[in-house]
Amino acid sequence: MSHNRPSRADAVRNRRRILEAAREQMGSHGSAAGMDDIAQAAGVAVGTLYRHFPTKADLVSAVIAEHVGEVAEDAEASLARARGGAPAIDELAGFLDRTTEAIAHNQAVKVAARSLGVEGPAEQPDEARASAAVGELIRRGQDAGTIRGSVSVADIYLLMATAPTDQPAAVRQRWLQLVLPGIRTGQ
Amino acid sequence: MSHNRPSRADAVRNRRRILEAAREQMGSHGSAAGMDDIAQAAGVAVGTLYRHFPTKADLVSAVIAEHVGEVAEDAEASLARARGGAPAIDELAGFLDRTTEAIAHNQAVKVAARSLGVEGPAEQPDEARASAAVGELIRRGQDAGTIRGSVSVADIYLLMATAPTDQPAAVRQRWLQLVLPGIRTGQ
Amino acid sequence: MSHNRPSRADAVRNRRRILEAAREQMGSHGSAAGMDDIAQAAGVAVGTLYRHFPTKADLVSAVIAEHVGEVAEDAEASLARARGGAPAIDELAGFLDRTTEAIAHNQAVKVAARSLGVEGPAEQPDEARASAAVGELIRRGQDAGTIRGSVSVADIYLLMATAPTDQPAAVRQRWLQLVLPGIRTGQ
Amino acid sequence: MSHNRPSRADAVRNRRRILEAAREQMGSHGSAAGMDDIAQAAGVAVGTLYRHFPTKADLVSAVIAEHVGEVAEDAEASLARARGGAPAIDELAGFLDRTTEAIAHNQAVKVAARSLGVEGPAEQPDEARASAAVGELIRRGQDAGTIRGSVSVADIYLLMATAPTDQPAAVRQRWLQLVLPGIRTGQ
DNA sequence: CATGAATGAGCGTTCATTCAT
DNA sequence: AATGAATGAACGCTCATTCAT
Repeated sequence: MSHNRPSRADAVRNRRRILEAAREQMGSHGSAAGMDDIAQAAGVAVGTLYRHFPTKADLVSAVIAEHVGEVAEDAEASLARARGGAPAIDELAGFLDRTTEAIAHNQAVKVAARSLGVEGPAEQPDEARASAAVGELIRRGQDAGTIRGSVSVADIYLLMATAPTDQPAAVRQRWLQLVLPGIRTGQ
Repeated sequence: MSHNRPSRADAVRNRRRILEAAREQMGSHGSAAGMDDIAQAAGVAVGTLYRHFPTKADLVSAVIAEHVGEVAEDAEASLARARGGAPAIDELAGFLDRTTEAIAHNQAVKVAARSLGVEGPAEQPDEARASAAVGELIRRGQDAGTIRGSVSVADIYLLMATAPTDQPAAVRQRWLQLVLPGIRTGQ
Repeated sequence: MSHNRPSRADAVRNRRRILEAAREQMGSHGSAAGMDDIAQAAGVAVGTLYRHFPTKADLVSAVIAEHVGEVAEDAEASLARARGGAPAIDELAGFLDRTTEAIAHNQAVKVAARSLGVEGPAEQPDEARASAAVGELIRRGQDAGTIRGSVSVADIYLLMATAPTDQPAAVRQRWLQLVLPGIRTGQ
Repeated sequence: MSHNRPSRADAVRNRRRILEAAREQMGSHGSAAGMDDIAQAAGVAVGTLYRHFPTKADLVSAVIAEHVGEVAEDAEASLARARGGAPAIDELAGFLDRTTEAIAHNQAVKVAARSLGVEGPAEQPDEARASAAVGELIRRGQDAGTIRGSVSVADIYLLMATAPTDQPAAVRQRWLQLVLPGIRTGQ
């Protein structure tokens, strides 16, 4: 009796394949991606998709949740570097830059980013992780005098949600330059 | 023959009614507004709608164009005040504020705002007007030393396109505060 | 300007074809008949079907309404004969017999028959006609002493709704014999 | 090997639980009850359900069979009372009344009642029991002169199958009054 | 023998677009 | 030029049944 249940391995793999396919399809068509198309891309029948995600909304939520997880990881890595001595403002800017770029390459992440900070208090563990990391990053920058005292976690989420992710890279970079002065102190 | 064939005037009036209806419907439902619904709201048949706008995309473009006209007017009014002595940076900020609020109350304007500066050089006269006015506003602020030298018309369009217009008023205001330091000089 | 609108003739014919097809399909499969199948049987696309009947329930209602119309006509013809001197009880029995047979050959009529007397007061004109005719038939029989005083229109509807219409003809006839003593006087 | 292979007893118990769940589910939702729902209510997996009943039709039949058993018991109890001196016609009417009421409270019984007398000769032992009891009840009433000579067991089944069981209690009672004269003698 | 994941045809419905009148 | 009926692909979702474990 070393494992929970028999035959669950396949189901788990299918779930993964569905999520992967959903990420891919939603990456290109946003949440307009069709359930049948996602199922086909995943190599399963629609019924299987619906067994794993009873509703399209559920599938979208799951895809979002995954991306939020990745955002959280990036935030934590940034924080780790800041703790290690890197300037917090640089880490925060880098985090914003990377997240923005990620969204630019995957429509689904955008929806994910837009969902941050919207729900009630920390409904998702991953969001809580991201918030904690970003929060400490901000505090560190404020302590070092490089981040404005008025800046909050919600502000960062707001910027992530409004990044011009469907514009060319040059535009995205310019946007970042335009927006950073609102975060950092000086000049 | 006694029966009236629709005059050019009728056609023109129909075009107007359709655009009005489209603005209204898209104002509330975004571009998800149905063609039939728009036609009905305009008091014409779908066929008539399609005669004036062969494709839904065409109708959306037309609605956008109209809003661009309004943006141009606001920009020109702001410029007029600046010419009259008002601080250019204040006028620019006010312009951004008002445009953002307008978008918040009308989904269609958002699409309009996002289309600015995207096309080839000045395809639309109204966009040219807006660009001219905003451009002079910026120059005046730069001359007065209140607007950063790096700021361009495209930057303003970029901010307009990325404003968090589906968020509550408080969030929209906070966003403006967050973004203004990237435009104005000092602190 | 001799007619209301142009091109309406085709639409009317389509409506008829759809109703006919619906009667046929529902005749064999009851209200489980699929919308696509009905459309195909009618020689139109689904969209056309939905233009005429926005909901499956609407189509079913329309089919029912038609059958109720036929029931009303039979009832009125029976009444006419009774007025002309035929024994009311015989006419009532014949009416029940014919209606029952009609149902036996068309599942849809059954649903129709079951809907009689269920709704609020005379929602449908045809039902009102049927009720009036059956009512007078009963009264005449009661006056002639051949129909029990306790019998009401609702009783007739109840019998129509409970006839064993999915049974062979012999069974249906036996059922009628079984049920008639509750209506007629004597023995 | 130490792990238990399911005994015959387990299989029997599963069959019972499935039937119980099916009765319950079909009682409320008729034969529209879903196989998955029934399985879940029974605490088994669908596969198990299908092992016991290879087809939904088989399960429905089994549920029906059970209810036939109950009908048989009621019929036999009625007969016992008639043998003990109670008027056969009253017992027959009571039997009809009770059966009808049972159907009204359980959709599944209806299908059961409708299946009576339809199959080949006495396919089910329970149906044979019911038929024997009802048959003797009728004969006793006929001997006593209270039940019409033409009445047969099939007639009783026919009435049971056609009772207005989805109507309010008052309607069901009226129907019984309407139908009894066809069974009993005298006015 | 039990499990429950997988299948896939089918359902009712929507909507941008076409075209006969 | 206007009408509005017709088209049909597409959508999200259900459910009886099969089959690998």
